[in-house]
Amino acid sequence: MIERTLTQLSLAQIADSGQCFRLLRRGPGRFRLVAAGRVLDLVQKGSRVSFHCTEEEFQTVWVPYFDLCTDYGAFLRSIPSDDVFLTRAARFGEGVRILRQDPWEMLITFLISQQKQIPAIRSCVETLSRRYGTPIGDTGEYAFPGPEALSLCSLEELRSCALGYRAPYLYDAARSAGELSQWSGLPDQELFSRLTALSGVGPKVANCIMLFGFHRIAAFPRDVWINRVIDRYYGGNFPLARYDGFAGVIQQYLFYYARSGSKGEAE
DNA sequence: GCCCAGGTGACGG
DNA sequence: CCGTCACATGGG
Repeated sequence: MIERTLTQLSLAQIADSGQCFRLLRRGPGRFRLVAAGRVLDLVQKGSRVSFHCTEEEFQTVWVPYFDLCTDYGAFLRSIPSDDVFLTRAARFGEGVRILRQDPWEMLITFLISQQKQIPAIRSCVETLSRRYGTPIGDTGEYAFPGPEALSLCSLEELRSCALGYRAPYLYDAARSAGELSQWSGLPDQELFSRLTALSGVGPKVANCIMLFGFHRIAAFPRDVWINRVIDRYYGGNFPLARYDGFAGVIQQYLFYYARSGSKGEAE
């Protein structure tokens, strides 16, 4: 077991941040994450975080996954104090980080996400994993199924996973997007056009895949929550240029704060 | 039982 | 190019 004192990291906030759907609360301060074909149990008390894994796994898998080498304090300090709303949002969600998740999993997850609430997305992701993923040791958890596994599913089979009209999007993705990880080297603009060329991937979903799956932290997904914030607090025009190169981090602060305002998820 | 959701694609103007 | 609309299901 590895213990670290970490700043700007809140598992509770990340679990509610709408970027990761397989980080689940298992009790006060206790979490379980399924990612990278592994299960990781975590406990957080204040800034003390314990990772239930070996030192080697911590260094090679979870340090990059949680983006622990990036100083999020620098992002927080970059916010001008004249932006009262964002200052408050960032302080409120200062434990949010941009996880380095798998591009394929993000493609499928955010194809599912359209016109669904976060608990419903979670439920679909679990169904797909339990039905088509492989079990992880004796943990009772299942890895997210790869493109090979999903390409074996018929359209009707996918439909039965509560995917609704999105089922054909997944069906096509399993056949056309197997080489997704080879897109890692493309510049943002090129990556964006490749993603939006996939059926069911529009600008919002593409930006989510870029931000959460390819760690392109300049990507700024505009969803209903962000648009609401921009309309209400920024007169319809958010000063993106101020955050050149890391607007995605700012987007997460805004999203998390806006959403917690109307749900009772403050912590 | 309604209502609507981390949007997108197809259509008409 | 821009406004509308259907789309399938599960949570709130």
